[in-house]
Amino acid sequence: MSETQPQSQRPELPPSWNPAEVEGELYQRWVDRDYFTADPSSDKPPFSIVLPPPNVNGSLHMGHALNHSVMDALSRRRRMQGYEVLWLPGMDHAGIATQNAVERDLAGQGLSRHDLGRERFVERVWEWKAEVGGRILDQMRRVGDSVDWSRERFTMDEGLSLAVQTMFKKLFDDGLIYRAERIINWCPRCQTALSDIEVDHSDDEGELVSIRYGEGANSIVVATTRAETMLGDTAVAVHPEDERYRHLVGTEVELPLTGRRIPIVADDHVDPAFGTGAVKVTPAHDPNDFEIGQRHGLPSLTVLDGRGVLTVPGPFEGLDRFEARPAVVAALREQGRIVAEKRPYLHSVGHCSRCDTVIEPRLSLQWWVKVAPLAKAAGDAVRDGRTKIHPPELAKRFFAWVDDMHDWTISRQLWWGHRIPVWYGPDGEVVCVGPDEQPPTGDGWHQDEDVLDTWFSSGLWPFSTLGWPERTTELERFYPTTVLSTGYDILFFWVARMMMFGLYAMDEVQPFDNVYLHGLIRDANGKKMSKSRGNGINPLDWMDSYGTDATRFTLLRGANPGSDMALAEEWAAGSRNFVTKLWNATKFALGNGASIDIPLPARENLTDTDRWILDLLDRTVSEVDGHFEGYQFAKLCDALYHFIWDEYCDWYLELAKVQIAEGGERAEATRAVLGHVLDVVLRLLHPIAPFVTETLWTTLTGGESLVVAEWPKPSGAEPDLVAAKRIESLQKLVTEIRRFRSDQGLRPGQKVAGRVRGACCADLVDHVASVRALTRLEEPGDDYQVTMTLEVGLPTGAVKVELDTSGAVDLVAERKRLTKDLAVAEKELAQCDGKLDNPKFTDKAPAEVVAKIKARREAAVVEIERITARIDSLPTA
RNA sequence: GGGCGCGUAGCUCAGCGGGAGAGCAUCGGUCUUACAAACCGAGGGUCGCAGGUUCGAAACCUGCCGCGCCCA
Repeated sequence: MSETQPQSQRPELPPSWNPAEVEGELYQRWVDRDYFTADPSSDKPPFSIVLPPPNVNGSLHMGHALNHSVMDALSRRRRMQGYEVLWLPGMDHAGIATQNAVERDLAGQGLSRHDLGRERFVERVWEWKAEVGGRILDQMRRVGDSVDWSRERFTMDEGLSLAVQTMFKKLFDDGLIYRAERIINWCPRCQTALSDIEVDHSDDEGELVSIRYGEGANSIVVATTRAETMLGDTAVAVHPEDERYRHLVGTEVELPLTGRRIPIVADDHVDPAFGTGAVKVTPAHDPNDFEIGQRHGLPSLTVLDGRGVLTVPGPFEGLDRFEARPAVVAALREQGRIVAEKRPYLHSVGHCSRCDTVIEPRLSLQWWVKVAPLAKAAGDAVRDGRTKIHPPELAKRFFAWVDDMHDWTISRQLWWGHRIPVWYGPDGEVVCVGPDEQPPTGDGWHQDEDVLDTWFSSGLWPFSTLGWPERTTELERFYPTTVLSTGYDILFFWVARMMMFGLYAMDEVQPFDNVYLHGLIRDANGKKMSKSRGNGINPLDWMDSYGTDATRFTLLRGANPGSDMALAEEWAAGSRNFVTKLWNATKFALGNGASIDIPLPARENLTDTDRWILDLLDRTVSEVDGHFEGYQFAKLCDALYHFIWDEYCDWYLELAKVQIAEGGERAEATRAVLGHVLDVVLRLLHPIAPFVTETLWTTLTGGESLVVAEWPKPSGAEPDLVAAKRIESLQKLVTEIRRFRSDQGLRPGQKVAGRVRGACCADLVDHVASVRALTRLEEPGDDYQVTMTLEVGLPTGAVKVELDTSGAVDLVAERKRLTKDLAVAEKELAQCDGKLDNPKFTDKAPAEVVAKIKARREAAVVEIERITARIDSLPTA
């Protein structure tokens, strides 16, 4: 397997960690060695991960950086565990966004796509893609993504396009694709239909105008936020139970400004409490009105064109909808028909998710996917556990969406995308052409002008990228994929569509076994990062300033499943500090001869300290594994951070100095432990922070690469609880002495003569040297004079520490310190007594809880006695 | 309007029936030979409010207040 260089030939560690200088080189080395290339013929268990394909024109934002950190961490761990990992990279063609970008480009030269014509325009988009598209792929390299570049795909590739056509034909033949004239979301700027989820709703300030239709007793007042559409009204609707209007139902009123007479109809869906309880009905320009129109056989009158310009002959013809609105209101006001006006009036308005233009509901003929059966299958796959959603709470959201999903408009009035494979004949024939069929030719035959929604093709991604519709070995081996990771806001975009299509195309086999949903990235104030707010942080800036490892660690450390995370620069700086800490610790260990070449001595030949850190390491390995399995990235990072910084660096390294100073076998054993712990911990951290761990680990071990190193397992040793207790005592004793020193104003580095008494009674004989070293106690000389004695209660017993503080002791500080300790102990005693004096507690609480409280009480009593005695013995100032 | 989620230290969040925690920030002290991007020490919370269940509630139930998200 991997070759290991002898210690003498291993590279020296550079004096400091400069991520920017080495990350690119390290990454390229991994790629060159084909570590990330999947081998479908291997006999390893498969692990495959779906990259939600980013837009060809997109660039990396924090959400991507988080998601890619997640996917990479998962992939790297599995690779180390011996799985055959396939993480396949690629992009989608982003129909609307890309066409917009190229059209903007053309506009700069005074051209429109129509000047070029369809064919030339599409060529131009391909050129654009080659020149400026795909920036995000380079950025993925910066993140360190361990993707298989040899399998990169693009939704407009030949193979994936074939998959699209195959899927369309299959759905069409099964009656799941149909063509219908309905109200759709139309973007007057992008000039295309949009599906419901491509529309964002916001509460905007508008106006609510009440208009009187008709005259005298027969008149009726309607309230509207869209006065300009009244020109297309074909009815007024009221609720059937509404007493106010019952007499008018069935009559007609004259529609102002037009002279047309329109009926008053009764419809259940009218809300009698809204406005006047009467609504104007414009079937061609409002989805609800369209439905009312359908129910009552009303005509649909289109009065706005695709640009949102009024087309009704007369004074308003040619006015844009937003100019027409005040103009129509003014004309109505002149006739005395405006009964009330409310401005500003806050109401929900749909905007194009691509360009933010206000959506125009528009009656038009489009292709649709009948989603009910597909959506039901998607819901069932989650319901019966074939696909698990992490965290499970979010499954509710998925069901809510999938169980009440409207049909999906899939045609887009664009040129960039997969053209709808339907041909229309001279006599009204409609022929859907499959991938192996020839389209009909001859006079009068022509192909549908529209293309498919980009999500139609990205919905196929989990299997089209593996070669579907062919049954390739890749497909056999890597489908269903193991996990899809994405933000919960994208649940309905990728997840729902991939689920529907995957189950349908792959004989009811789900596209992924797991869906991990992370939270949204917010700024330090909890506001969502967005371009319009200008509060976005560019992950590449962080990678430049703090390194990729620190950036990844920051993101993953904040990733609690399903909940959002707030980010600020300090977070990244903190992670950078952590990486630096690890660097320095390794440097120290190596400088002291830490090595993996020294065999780890048998446990009985190790010290308490060694066994303690090895046991903690075992626990950390188990914790990290558990958290990986549960997608608990924040906890995983915390476990590693805590172990490395608080246990290994703050305690073990300091204690190791003492052991190394002993020399001989003790020093040699310590070097083995130092090296072993580092080796394991670097492996554990590698999926999170691949670059720095690779650098440190190859230096430490001379191994080929951590990418292909083995994932650690717990040693299986029984934890030494006695050693753990002694170390706990040691730590407490050290802290107490330091606290005293600090309270007495002694400098941390200042040596103080002193002795530890009673170590044997506290079972700490072997640890006195360490305590002395960590608290800077020096051997008493001839002039030794005990000026202060500390009594410290420890888990293993009590010890006395004598100190020569060479001078007056600050008695006020010492009294304060003891008084504080006394208060803590007294509070503890009171708490315990409170419980134990309650017979209900002693009767009903479990015996072990009662025993525990009793033990705590005893400890508190002893503590109080000791402290009280100390206070009493202090000379009064 | 319907649904979901969240209110715990100054900030960001863990904890989700038996001793209030972490990171960052704050305060005091230190260049103690891996690390001042560090070390040592310290302070800081009626766990949103009000009831209830329980021997025991930050946690479970109900109501209220505040915030956020999704859908209409």
